[in-house]
Amino acid sequence: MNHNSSWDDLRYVLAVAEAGSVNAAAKQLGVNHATVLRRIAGFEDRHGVTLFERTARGTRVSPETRPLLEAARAVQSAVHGVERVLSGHDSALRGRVRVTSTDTIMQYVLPRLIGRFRKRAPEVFVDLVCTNAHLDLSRLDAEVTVRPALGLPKGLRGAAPARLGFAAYEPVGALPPAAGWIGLGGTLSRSVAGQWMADEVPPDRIVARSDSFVVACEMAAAGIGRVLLPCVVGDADQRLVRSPDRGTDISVDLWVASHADMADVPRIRAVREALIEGLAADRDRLAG
Amino acid sequence: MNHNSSWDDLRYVLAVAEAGSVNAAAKQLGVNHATVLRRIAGFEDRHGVTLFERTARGTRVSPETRPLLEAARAVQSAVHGVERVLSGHDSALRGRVRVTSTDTIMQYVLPRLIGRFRKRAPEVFVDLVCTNAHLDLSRLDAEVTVRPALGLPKGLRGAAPARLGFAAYEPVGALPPAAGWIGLGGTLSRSVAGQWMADEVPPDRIVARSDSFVVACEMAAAGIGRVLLPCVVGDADQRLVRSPDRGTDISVDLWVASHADMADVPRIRAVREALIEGLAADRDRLAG
DNA sequence: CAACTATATTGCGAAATCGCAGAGTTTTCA
DNA sequence: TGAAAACTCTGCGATTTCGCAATATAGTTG
Repeated sequence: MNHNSSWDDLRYVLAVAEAGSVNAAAKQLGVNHATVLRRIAGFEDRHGVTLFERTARGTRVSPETRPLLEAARAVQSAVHGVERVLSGHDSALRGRVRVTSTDTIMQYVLPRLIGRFRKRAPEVFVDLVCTNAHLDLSRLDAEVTVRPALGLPKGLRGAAPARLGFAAYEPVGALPPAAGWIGLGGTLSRSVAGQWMADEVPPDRIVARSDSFVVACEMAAAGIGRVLLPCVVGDADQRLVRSPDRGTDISVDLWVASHADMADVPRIRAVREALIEGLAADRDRLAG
Repeated sequence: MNHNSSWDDLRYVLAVAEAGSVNAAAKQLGVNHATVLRRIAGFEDRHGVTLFERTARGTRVSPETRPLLEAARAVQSAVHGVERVLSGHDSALRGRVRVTSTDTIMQYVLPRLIGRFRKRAPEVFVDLVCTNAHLDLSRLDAEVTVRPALGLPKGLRGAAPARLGFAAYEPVGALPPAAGWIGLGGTLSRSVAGQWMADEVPPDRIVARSDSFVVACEMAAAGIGRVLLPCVVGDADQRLVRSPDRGTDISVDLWVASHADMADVPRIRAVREALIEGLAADRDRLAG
């Protein structure tokens, strides 16, 4: 099973590959060369592979071993990271992490989560990048993205710890019976909420439009009309109530993701996990 | 020293941290709980740290241990990469790597190096992105960058395996004694070569201008005038010879770098190292 | 308060590992 | 061509480590 996985064997494999011979590797590792030989043989036996071509003038890596060596070097580099942490020169949770999200989430959800995270990792500088522009997750100009989406594109790693729920809202008090709707423009028109608007609300009922839920909320509060909002936005505004006759059950998965290549950089992983954990805790409020 | 560094100890540390107790970790690891206890104690002794707060209701990680755990998780993830390679499901040298460079280097230097690399790692798709726009290395829209620069900004990892040399060139045969120079425009005017032009060539001697060495080379070959070119460009063009009276010794370090966060992703590392190795082999040709 | 669960610690026999020395083989150099 | 220098491999004794079991302590829960 997994129990025979000995991380230490990788050290020996790497040493032999870099030193070019078992003897040199043994000297470099400070152990007897017989030990190196046995551990290499054990590793090869356990995994059923042949790593090296043993010649009398040294040990050469066979070509198909190269990917394994590269993966092992990644382990070595990560171990160096651990050693830096142990030596105190580096903290592994220090540096800048850019988080990108929509204006709505960034204004109503993230600040509290980031604040909570920074108490645990005060040396991580979180840089919020607000971009409503692209709805797809794949183009990243940040290390972590928080976005509503239908799925997780490959090449990214993350989770959808909550769903973002929507509801129709209108100003408190009497709204004229013939009051119209505030439409969703820009990239919001291609979102799930925009799709619902296109399906349910005739175009001639739309009396205004905004490409931002935050602005649309203000417009509704000013009495312009009804509006479809994320529940976190609408519920937080005392001037709005849910439209009684409009029971909607729209919701979208809210994804937290980062590049697969950088997903396990400690500080990036820490931010991502903290956001996932925080969103899961806010699950009910987000779903509405 | 480094000899007692046992990568396996990290497995035990991680298991205890995740399982929440020594017993659970021992069960998960398939070993006796005394072994876990001894290895944790040994790790703490060797490194002079206290990882866990031992309470009677479990083992809690002390707050200052969190960075170490995150670094250890990065090791775990890298080991998973090794296991994927061993299982044959993944090759660790597969995927896309974007390489960005200037038009000159991309045309005269990189193709051969990339071709040689792809024979060793045929599953790595190298995507060349030609951008003369930014001379500084720090803004990356690619995984690997190859650029002349004065130094390596922090946050990047790489090396300068060669220097890019420049020389003055003129068309073969008679050039009118009063022939002018082809100037360097655009971003090239702020490069080292552009600086030399500004210092050595009076503005009134400049009869034409280009923001690309490749185009400037063609202009010189067409008889328009002298031009300062990278030696790899000028020497490759049979229609040009070095200007005899213009002995220049301009050169700039040629850096190959990638984001520190992604520097040890196997396929990215492989591309970077291959380029560094290839440029070092071409050192003389590049220096001129 | 008692039962349960958790950790810390230690002694001892078994098992795995290591270091040492020596054998066998190929390359290199004089 | 022959000796020296590498290297890979393999027994054997010594050392280390591990598993097991037992003991003591403390917090949690019914």
